[in-house]
Amino acid sequence: MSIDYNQHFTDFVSRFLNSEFQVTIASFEFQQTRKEFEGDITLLVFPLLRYIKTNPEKLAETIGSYLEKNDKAVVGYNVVKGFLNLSLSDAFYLKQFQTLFQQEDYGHQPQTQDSPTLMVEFSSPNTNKPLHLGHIRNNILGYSVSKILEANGNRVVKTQIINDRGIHICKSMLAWKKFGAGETPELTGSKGDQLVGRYYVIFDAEYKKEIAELISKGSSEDQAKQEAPLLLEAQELLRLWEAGDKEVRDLWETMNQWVYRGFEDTYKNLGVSFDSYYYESDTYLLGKKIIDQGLKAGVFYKKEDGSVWIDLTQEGLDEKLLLRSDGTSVYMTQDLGTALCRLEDEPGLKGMVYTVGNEQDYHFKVLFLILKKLGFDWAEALYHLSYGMVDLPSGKMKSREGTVVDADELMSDMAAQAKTISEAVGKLETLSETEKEGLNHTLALGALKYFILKVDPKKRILFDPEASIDFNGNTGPFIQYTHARIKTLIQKAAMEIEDIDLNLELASKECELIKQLGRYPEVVVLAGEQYSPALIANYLYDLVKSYNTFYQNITVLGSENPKQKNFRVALSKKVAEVIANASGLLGMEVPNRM
RNA sequence: GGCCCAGUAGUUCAACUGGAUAGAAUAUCAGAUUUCGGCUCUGAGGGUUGGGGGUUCGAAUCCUCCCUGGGUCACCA
Repeated sequence: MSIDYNQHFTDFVSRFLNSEFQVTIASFEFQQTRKEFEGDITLLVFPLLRYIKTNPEKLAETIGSYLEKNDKAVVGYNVVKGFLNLSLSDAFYLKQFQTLFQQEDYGHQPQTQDSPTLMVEFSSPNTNKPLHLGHIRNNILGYSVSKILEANGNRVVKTQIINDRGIHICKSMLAWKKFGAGETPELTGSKGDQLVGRYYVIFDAEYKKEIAELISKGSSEDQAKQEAPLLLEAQELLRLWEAGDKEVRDLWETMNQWVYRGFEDTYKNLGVSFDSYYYESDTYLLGKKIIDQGLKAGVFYKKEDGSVWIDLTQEGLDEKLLLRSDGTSVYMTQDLGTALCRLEDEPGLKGMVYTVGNEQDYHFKVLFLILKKLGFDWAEALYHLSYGMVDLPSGKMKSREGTVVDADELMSDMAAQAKTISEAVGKLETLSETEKEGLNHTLALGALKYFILKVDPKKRILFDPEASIDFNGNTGPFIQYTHARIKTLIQKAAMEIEDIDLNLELASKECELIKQLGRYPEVVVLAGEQYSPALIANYLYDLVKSYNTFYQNITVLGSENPKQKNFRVALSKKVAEVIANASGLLGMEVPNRM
């Protein structure tokens, strides 16, 4: 439970308006009173004027005086234009804090028998190249949203669909066969995904050479691109793969396994995990059943050449192909099939979140629309978690030209930077080498994750690896640092948490503190000392807000230097808990010391 | 060209989805403080919210027309 002033006052005000004006209004707009005004929370009166014909000040006055007289929680009020500012009693806040303090695992709704199952798809890589910065954004977003959904009492299945088939992997395979001299991850000591990725680059380089040669012999550019022997060979490999040729399938299987092992290392490093995997080699033929279904229902139609389409022009979209004239399926068909397949695998499935870049906005619009038209009720609960590209100052990332920021490389660079910084601070002499290394990794990832999560997913990020990531200000390490500080503070206070008696009589100063709960209705962080840890409250609060769709029920409170020692420890303890909690939802670890 | 997304202090981002004088961090500047964890604290300057018009008690937010950047319009995935 958060500080639920909303519920309390909604009941009160709604009952009053009902008896006074005979109107039924179920929800009101409350917000924290701005600092420059007297009061704790503010009721917006303007929206009520639609139901009650009067002037706003008069109505505010009426409600205010009623509340002051009849609600013990309200000790005073004032009216500014259509804003009714209410001052709340110390007792109200104290009671709220006591509930809050006693609650373990604050901000989490427990899972129950009836918890809906949701699937969150993220990462979804190709198997011909290692993960890059774009995947990092994808993974961090997807994982965090999974955690948040879980915290809201859902059962969440984290999944991905791996694009393990197609011309791209055939190119890597071909290059490995032709130019590889039998290299394996074991022999070279490199990660499998990196190794396979290198061959993809080699293919491209050799392919370009062939194109240049053909052009010099008089071919047109288009012609050269289509007729280069390497490409023809790769296409032949794909045909053999589809025909189930044993040798090709074996090589494909082997190289994909290399890649998967490499990916797992990267995921582990990033701190993400999955509950299930879907492979395109299994699903690319799915979706044909749905075609029949759609044809029968009259949602799809067949053209003379045998291709199947859906007409979405009524909805302002285009006509969309679903089945080629040769009867093979396209991307959309696969996605339809995969969606149904997942429904079979998770019978209680109530919805899905697809974490996919915004270049596919249109695709998902169409996909969801088709599923709705086919009459699936769960299609209402599909969500495309769309995110913008991650750009470099030098321009776009292009994997074939090697202008990508490799995920593994980035993480180790960041850890190296964390090392430089923490060594400069020089507070870690007592830690062992492995502890230090772990800490640097935690800091590096905290910086990276927070840096990416703090910007609106829709917006594109300009990532400057030169300037890299700041460890000061509104950053992950700053939050981690605050957590560590509070932890040592509690230690120094040398008081057993169990001894804290919250029924103590609080001085007015302490009550004043708890009042700040009203400022941050959904997140409570408290911290003592003369620094300004209330900032952290704001940071987390704002961040969590931006993921509002998925998030409820975390609360932060800021404070300054309370006098009563055990109260301070209680506050501090709760702060640390909440920071750890909220950070966890962002997939960010918080160390106990640093 | 049609459709979609973005444009907010020098910079990186907010703004509770239509609410009060658009806020934080960082950078800059001024003062104070200085073994107790980023040195800390206090303060200042910094904005025509890309531009114009509209809607209403009230607009960064909604509608409209422009401008800029990006994406997307494949029998690719």
